[in-house]
Amino acid sequence: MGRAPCCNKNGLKKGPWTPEEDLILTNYIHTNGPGNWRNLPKNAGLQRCGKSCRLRWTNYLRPDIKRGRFSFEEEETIIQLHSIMGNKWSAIAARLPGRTDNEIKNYWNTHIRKRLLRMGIDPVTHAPRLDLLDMSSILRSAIGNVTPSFMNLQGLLGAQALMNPEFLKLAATATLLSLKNDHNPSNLVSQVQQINNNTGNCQMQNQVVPGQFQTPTQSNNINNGFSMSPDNSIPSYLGEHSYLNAQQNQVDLLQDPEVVHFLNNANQNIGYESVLSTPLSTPTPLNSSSTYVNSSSEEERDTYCSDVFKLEIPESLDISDFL
DNA sequence: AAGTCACGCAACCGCTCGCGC
DNA sequence: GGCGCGAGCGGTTGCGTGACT
Repeated sequence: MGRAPCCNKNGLKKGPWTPEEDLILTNYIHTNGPGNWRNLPKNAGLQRCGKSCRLRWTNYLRPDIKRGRFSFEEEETIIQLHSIMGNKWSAIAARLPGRTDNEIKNYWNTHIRKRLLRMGIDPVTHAPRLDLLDMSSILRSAIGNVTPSFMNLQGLLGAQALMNPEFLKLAATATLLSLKNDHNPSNLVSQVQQINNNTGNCQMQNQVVPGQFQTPTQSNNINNGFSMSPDNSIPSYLGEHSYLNAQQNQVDLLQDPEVVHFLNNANQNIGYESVLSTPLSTPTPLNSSSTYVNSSSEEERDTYCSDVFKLEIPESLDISDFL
């Protein structure tokens, strides 16, 4: 037996709500309170489905809804929470007072997602989209900062690795490690080796990260702008150079039991540490949020985000040097 | 000025979850 | 434990509007 429809569709109005309908619904809920959505339209005298009434109320008519442009703080919170929770819009909305899941979902799809893509970041995994990066530039960036010991890349990884798509990921990881390690080549080589060993066939992405989530004070994570996920594969483009004062957000997030639950139960390869690794000792972002937030054009956000995630990749490396 | 296109957002649809019986 | 129902959630659609030609 099929599931009964939520309402009898016959004769019920669909489409945009009129001001009159809004008024009827608002007045009814003010008098009787929300709930019992199935019977609400009949009791209120609306030719609408109860589901439609609930959506209209929760997404538009609720008095505590904050309308208007998302602030940078809100936007960063969305990105951070999305990196932890994924498309759990209602859970994200619960941490953004006055914003609805629908609004956040729309904003993500129409603004944030596109911006991340323009920045070369996969909006699903929050990792760099390596298919968009120039291979030679990646290698150049990784190697250009280190001593010749790292030049023996072929010996380190095997020539075939350079033809392996997974190696692209590894190369980018090396790039980011080089930044992270403050150009310390020995650290870089050992970490790349360790990654290679740990991941076996270089399956750096999509691996389950074992272990329990640690708070920043436990993890002693120190980074140089790009923070890394536990498998060192994912940078935080919202790290130290965050265009917001992210510290407060992160502290709040860490105190949120549901967020910690997500982190502790994370079985997806998302850079959850990236959310947490902004050094708490650096409360002042490079750009003052107090001045930047007020200039809230989309282009300015793009520009700043691009700077945050700039890899400074030279153009001129010839990959044949390594083959 | 008219037509076309792209974008943003409100609303819908279908599925899942949780609760009561 | 199984079933029915209400409510909630996430994905998708379609319309309105502004930008562009």
